[in-house]
Amino acid sequence: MATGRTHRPATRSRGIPEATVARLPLYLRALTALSERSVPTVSSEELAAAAGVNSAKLRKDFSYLGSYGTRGVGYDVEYLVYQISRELGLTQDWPVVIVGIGNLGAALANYGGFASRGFRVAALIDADPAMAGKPVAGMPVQHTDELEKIIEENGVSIGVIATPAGAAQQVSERLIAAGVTSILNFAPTVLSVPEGVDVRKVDLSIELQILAFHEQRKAGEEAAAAAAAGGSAAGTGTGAAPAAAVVPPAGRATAVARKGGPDGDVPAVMPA
Amino acid sequence: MATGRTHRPATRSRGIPEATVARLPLYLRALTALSERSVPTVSSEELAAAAGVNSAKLRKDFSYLGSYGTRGVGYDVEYLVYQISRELGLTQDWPVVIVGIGNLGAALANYGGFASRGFRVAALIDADPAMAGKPVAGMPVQHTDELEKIIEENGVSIGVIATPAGAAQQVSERLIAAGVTSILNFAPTVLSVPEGVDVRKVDLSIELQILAFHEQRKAGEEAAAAAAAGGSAAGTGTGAAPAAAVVPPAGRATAVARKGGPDGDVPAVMPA
DNA sequence: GGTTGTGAACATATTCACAGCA
DNA sequence: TGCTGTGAATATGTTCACAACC
Repeated sequence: MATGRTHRPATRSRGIPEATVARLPLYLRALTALSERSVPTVSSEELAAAAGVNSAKLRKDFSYLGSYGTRGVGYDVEYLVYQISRELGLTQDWPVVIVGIGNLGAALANYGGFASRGFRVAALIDADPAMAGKPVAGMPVQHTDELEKIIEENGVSIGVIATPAGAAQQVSERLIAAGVTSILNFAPTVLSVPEGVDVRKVDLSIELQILAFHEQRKAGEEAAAAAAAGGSAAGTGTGAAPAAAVVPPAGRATAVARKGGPDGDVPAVMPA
Repeated sequence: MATGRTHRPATRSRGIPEATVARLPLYLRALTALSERSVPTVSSEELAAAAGVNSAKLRKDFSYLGSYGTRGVGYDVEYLVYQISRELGLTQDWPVVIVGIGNLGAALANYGGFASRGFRVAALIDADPAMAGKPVAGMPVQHTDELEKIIEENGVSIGVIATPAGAAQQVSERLIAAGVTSILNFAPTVLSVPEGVDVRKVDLSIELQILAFHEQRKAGEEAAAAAAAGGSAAGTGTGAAPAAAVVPPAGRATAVARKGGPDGDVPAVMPA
């Protein structure tokens, strides 16, 4: 999960745990699907399966919102949809701006999941004058010069940054100065923001690196298992990364010396 | 944090905590930047600031890898880069395939951060025959029919799914059947996969919903603060969501009844 | 003096297991 | 009987604070 929050450390207001908040959208999606199929009620077991969590966790999560279920029966789908939407603030209309209209920004602009959840794309903004006026997702791209005006006129409090890494900090400062207090950052940089501003980070490269870590483990475990099965059962208990010796068990990922050269880690997405 | 792991519950092999693994890429990025500026050593305090975490956490994280620092001095940048890369498995070459070449898939294909970290895009795959052969990021898109062949020939173990939600489960099954054991899923669906397969999920809409939750809190807190300052200081301790009464303090996010209509939550990204 | 590495204290999150209610 | 709601137990994660060392 490409995730990371800045600020908002100890002061959790009405005491809904952060981990629970992060799962509410998941439940909401599963419930919306049930609602479309006109399913009237659902048990914690069924809903948990649909959301990909276990049922005890789901019940605990819901218990923080209140007692919205019926013992022996389950939860009323429509009612829960409403309660979770309200808790998440999705009964309001949230105008957002997307800054940086490269491939990624365009993908975000076209993403249907935004509009359906109370988020309205108020403007697409890019620094490239050649982009200005071009329609993306049925909406003209506007130039960065207009940023402050757009934010103030639309009362935007949520900004999405999809610019290259080099531009992100400056963009965030302009967004914040104009009134934005929540930022979703796709640029691979740590943004430094004042107290009171929330930043969430989505980092594609980090997610892959975490997968690679587990892949490597799997390869090692396979090798260990093969070794334990094939040879004497010695040393199974050490838990240390098994030597890369033995035959490559499933042979994936060829070892290669890491080229230590420059890198920069900037997404080649687009100028913004 | 767009994050979510499936499988791999209790069995954490050599005992590097999951939370630590998730931060290693962050440290690595900060270290790479230092390395490019030819900075020889760095203290936990400095590195922590660059990575956006606190220094105690960073030291604890590093302590799981081993004792790579020097008391009174700090950490050798190059050495740490190597150690973390190795731990994450980035000294290997990981071929990946991207399935679903819409805006998002194209953005991923163009993303420079992949190549620079040992990830190599082995193929771009799309279900639309009209896409076949078209170059994206300097590489021809291949048709889904080729999926199994591509994966086997290249020894691909990591797949990226950037298709619409409806196609994702089926794509994941084909990937897994062909030998993929780690999936990065951008489609807004819960994938069900067999034991032993890792799935990480990046969900744009979920991240925004989490931000909206905190935004709503902020508005409430401002209202409460205003009320406490203006009127009598009654009821500050309740912590309950303050009534939406009083004047809108910073006035953002107009209240609007949620239209309960169908939704589907499918990204309009592209057919794949 | 300065900084790491880490046990101990604390905080958060998950899971268990069952009482309580429809 | 069946399922929720929740205390208690456990597991994981973070922070403190300081001894060990350069």
